[in-house]
Amino acid sequence: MKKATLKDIAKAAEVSVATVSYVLNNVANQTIPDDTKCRILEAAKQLNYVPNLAARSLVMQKSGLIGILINRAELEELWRQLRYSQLINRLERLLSDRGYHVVLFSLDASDPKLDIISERKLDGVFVVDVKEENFHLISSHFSAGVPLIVIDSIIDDSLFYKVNYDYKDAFAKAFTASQHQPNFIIIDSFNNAGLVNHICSSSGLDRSLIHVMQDEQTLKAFLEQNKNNTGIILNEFVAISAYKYVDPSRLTVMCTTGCSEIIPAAATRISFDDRKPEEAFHLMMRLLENPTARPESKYIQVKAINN
Amino acid sequence: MKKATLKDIAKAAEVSVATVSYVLNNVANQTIPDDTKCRILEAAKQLNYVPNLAARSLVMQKSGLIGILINRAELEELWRQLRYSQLINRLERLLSDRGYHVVLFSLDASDPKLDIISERKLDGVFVVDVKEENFHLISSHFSAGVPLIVIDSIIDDSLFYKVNYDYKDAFAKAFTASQHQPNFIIIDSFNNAGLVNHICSSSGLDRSLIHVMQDEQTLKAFLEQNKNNTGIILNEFVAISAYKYVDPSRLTVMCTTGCSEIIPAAATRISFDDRKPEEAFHLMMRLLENPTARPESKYIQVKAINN
DNA sequence: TTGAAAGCGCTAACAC
DNA sequence: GTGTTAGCGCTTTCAA
Repeated sequence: MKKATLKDIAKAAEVSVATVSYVLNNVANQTIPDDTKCRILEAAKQLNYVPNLAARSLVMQKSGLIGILINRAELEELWRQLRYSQLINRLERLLSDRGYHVVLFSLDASDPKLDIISERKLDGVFVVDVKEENFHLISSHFSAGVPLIVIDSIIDDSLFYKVNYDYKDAFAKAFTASQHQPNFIIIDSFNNAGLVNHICSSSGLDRSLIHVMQDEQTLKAFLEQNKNNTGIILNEFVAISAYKYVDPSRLTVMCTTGCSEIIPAAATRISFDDRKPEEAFHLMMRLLENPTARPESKYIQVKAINN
Repeated sequence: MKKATLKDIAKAAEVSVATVSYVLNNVANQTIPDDTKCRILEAAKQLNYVPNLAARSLVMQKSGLIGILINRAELEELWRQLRYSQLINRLERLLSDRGYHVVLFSLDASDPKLDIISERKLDGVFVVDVKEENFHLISSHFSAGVPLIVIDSIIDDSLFYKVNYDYKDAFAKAFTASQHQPNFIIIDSFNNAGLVNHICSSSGLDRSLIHVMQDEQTLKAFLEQNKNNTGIILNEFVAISAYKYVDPSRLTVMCTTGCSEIIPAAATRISFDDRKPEEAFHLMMRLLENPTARPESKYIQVKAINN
């Protein structure tokens, strides 16, 4: 049995396709008597009607599809995998509640298949933690007017809206939570170098007191240099690595991956509820519903909520 | 500037839309002289042509879209999050290399928005670890003929193709790798009860010697009951929890989440390379390319590769 | 209050 | 070899 179309319903309800379309879409300023309305709804149910979104997209010139562009890497750190999957999960939920469908695609710098943005007429795209040098790849595949929102990246390109933590605020909270004044910091190695710099400067500490996580060897060396100090460490998994070389009591962990349970009880911790997905989503909805009124700033700073 | 269409190219190259379509799609059995071919390709490049896949879908009656249906849960165990994200990553890569686009959507049993399958005319759908009672939700939204492949689930419904580990084989390997003959097993709590049963029976052990991970309390109790025994534990994260109550040397860990580095050095481990995504993908391609020749069995057992 | 019809961009059968 | 044309299923203007 073939899929029912508007035409089938029209025939069954003995009206025209136009009327069916009006009823099924609840078109305003079309007054349809309850009688016909019912007949149509009835027929639609009977025939198990499901709209064909490709056809709709074609005429509406918008797809109802939102893209999530993720980095593609063969081997990713655990924290990165977790962050991404949490982000994707939350965005997917928010978007689908609003009737959008989510297309997932990945950025492979060596073979960027970004045509999807224009081929599928994506209504908007979320991008996560992108290297500076890859931004032009994206922007070149971008049809003017499509909202592009970057999460976890700093980039000086006005095409992109940027959603990041308010790191100043987060550090202030972490410093307050710490027993002793922290005198070093260990942070995640984001792909986006601008973000790493931004985090560093937000901390207020000298760059020499900041370690960007690369591998266990260099982490170990850094910790040994700072044997007698206390510090702040961003992200649970980096903390786990650090605990091999340092006493938990000497570190305050900023839990940003939502799994503070994996770190030892002895460690001071401050858990953050990541509102970036929600903020990014709201921004997207604003841009989608009101394409003309662009927000003042291209940057959004999300306060990490201590919980 | 508006998006170029076939018509624009036709005008520019002074041919008809049909010819343009033939050239751009490399249609076989249409012999186009290199001359015109070049003119068309040239014009296409010039105008920055990108095909409109909605239009194509409409006429081809297939979307080029593959769905990945994931479970939606507010709070998910780490191992589950990681598994899903690894699976999604690998599927996405394989699919996009074949020119398919990936639509991500989630199953919320209380509000299943599965119309997407027929609305978007998905060419195929992957589903992961689904509760038995939710299968009918899915199958009812499924237009006959669309390949449905379930990973990590056992379900007695011939609509679905099933891809799972060959647990018998995996256990055999783990038993061999263990120092002492293991006399208990601790396994993940999959959503799909059928799978849990299948794993249990594949182990060859009595059900009383098998613990299905729920929470740390019951895990602890189980471990205390088996104080003097050695056992096998599925999945790194469950192992981490177990190590709070048991000596690492007494457990053999089957590393199925690809992060054996997080478990203590003292533990015996056997790492598995999960080929389920690849196998599921190949099955999907087979079904897509040859919709008539259905494989003999609805079940595929993937051997875990010890690495 | 309803319907006819144009057209979104593309493919493919068929005519020339 | 190349063009004409009929749709794919839907929205929406405009006329009745």
